[in-house]
Amino acid sequence: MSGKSPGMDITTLSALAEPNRMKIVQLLRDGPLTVGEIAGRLGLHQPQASKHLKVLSDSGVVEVRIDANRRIYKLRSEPFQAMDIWVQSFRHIMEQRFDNLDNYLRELQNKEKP
Amino acid sequence: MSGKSPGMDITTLSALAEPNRMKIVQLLRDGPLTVGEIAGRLGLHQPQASKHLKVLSDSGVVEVRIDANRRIYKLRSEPFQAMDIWVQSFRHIMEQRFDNLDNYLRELQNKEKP
DNA sequence: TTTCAATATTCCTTGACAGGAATATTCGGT
DNA sequence: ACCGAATATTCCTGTCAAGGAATATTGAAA
Repeated sequence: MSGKSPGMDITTLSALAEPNRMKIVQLLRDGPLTVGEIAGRLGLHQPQASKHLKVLSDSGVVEVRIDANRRIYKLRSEPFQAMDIWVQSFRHIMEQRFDNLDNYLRELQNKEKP
Repeated sequence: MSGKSPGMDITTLSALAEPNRMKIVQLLRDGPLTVGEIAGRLGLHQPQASKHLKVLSDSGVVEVRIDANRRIYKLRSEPFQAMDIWVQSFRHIMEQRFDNLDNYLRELQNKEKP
């Protein structure tokens, strides 16, 4: 077969589907940060920050660069590219107008039972 | 304040971060379906299908149209639009080239300690 | 080599959630 | 009014993940 319909990786989503990890990712959007910075800005205890970063790291959302004592975490591009592609496979869904008249007409269309 | 940096809704993501629900959503990408059809195509027992659809419905990923005995489920556009906007806020991350030479040069850049 | 700073890891407890099985609901047809 | 098809709901159970607290690791500097 040739045309694959994009299948989104579950682990990426579940990594993101947790409030603190989501916040971490949003923080890292503005650039790499150390564990301490992340914990500080989010009001997390350091161990929890490390644990969340491990989850993000294992799922490939984030990568780490070791600088002596510090670990500098930054976002990886692949998961976001993958999400982008996946979401784009729902173009036709997103393009739906929410103009009320349009919607009303569409409703009438659907009333005909095939 | 005026410019909000897109904050993705966690419930949407956790609804999607489950294998069977992800499969359901991929099915619905090709059009609305009844509970029975979904359960059938995915090899799920009907109650589990209903439960997953409830989660998807509560999170706003899906909406239902009642037709006598049947419930016809279809994707809603909003969550995907939201995801699209959110992912787009990571443009600069996604634009990273994975061309090796490029990457090598970028590495050298990063070696300078500010 | 002792000490301090930054980070990771372990253990424990608790709550959420998915699947299985059984049952309830709701509608159309007869 | 009853029956059967389609779907939802409830109860139960096991698993897994998150937070707290304590501890282990690593590296740099004195």
